Amino acid sequence: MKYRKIPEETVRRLPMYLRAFSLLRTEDIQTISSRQLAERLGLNSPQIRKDLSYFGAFGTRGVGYPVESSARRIREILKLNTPQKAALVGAGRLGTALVAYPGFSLFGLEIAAVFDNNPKKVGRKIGPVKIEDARRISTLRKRTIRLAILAVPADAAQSAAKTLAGAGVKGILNLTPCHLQGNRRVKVIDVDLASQLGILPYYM
Amino acid sequence: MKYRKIPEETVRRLPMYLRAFSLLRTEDIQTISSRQLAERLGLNSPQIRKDLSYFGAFGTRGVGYPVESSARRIREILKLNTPQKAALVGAGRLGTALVAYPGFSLFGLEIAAVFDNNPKKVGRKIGPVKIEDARRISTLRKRTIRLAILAVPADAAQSAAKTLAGAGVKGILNLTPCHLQGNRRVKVIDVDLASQLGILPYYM
DNA sequence: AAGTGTTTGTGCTCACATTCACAAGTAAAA
DNA sequence: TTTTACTTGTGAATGTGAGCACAAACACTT
Repeated sequence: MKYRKIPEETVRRLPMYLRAFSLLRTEDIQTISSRQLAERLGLNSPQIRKDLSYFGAFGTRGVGYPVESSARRIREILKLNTPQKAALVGAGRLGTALVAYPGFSLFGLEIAAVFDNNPKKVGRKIGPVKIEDARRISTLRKRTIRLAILAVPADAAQSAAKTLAGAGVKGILNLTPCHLQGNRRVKVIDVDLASQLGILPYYM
Repeated sequence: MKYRKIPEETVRRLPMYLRAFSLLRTEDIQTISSRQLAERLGLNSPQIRKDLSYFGAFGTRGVGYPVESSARRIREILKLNTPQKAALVGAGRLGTALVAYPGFSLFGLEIAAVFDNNPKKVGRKIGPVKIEDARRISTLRKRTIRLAILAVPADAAQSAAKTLAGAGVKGILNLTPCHLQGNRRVKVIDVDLASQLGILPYYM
């Protein structure tokens, strides 16, 4: 396929594919067809083929996709082949839960720093990670941490985001229900759990 | 506007609009233009106008959208005008955090039941809610609880989803990284936090 | 009454995403 | 070697959503 801009939706699905391939490897399956994969993931098989083809040929015709090397290639595409460290800002209930969340490790993601501006929390440990004062966010640049999870109260979101951007953070997973203004250099992904739940009654 | 099917993306944005209008009311602002609203939310103003127009005329030309009545109408559209009860399945760290999450109340959403299959957890309380045995999920029908948040380990997700569907649940917020098969009558919204974080390095 | 400022509601166009349909390629059997 | 049965990769078609531009409508001034 000649070069085309990669659709954002395709990128959003890549972690799904990576997880599936990783899981298949633990099941000792060497090869899988787009049809079988589609069934597992609840997608259409042409979509999977098209998504993967944006990054060049993954599979072999007549056979399917090689599980191990496909996983490796997606990891490279997503820059997850080397472990990525992330900072958590906001050591509330949700944030605390995320530090212990086991799902990140599959992607080589690790929460390596936690910040909060409550002096009572600073110094405590969540699992192996010590809570630091929020003023120390600026040290992220030196520590080569370029990702952050924002889990602070709504009224602190905008200023925390600005601080993160100033500290060289390149990507923020925003769990607050606020639109973070500014920072064109920072990729923000918004996840608003309350809104998501709020959509459901519409479909009843 | 003559009748057209309402885009799914529009429905997904409605909770955002509802939150914005609710917030504006606390700021004693009676009226807001699509342009101002767009700026707050980080959207384009025609998009807001089009979204709202799918449900009939909301605003007045030359003036803008009336904050209070718009909030009320969106609440009706989303069926959030009467309080909605939701069940949480899985009283792990993430689930526990959600019970106390203050963001739901703005939408009239309340976690009114918590289930877990760990006998050590059953009977304990999370805030005001007592953890029940997962076998009691079937009582949800009688209790008129039609929404659920699924926050169980991946290997328990599929069977829990089936149980929920059997208990008359109509909507599931799926926090597990699994595709839930079957149940065409149940609307499922998937939120995979690890995947979302995993996308970010791609954009660095 | 007429004019000026705004702002909504919407047809239209364009961009993006999904799905189809099939040629090209592979493997294994005949 | 030929045939058969699969499966990928992809141009083209279809479907869906976003954004523009402007008429219609309102408020306020002159």
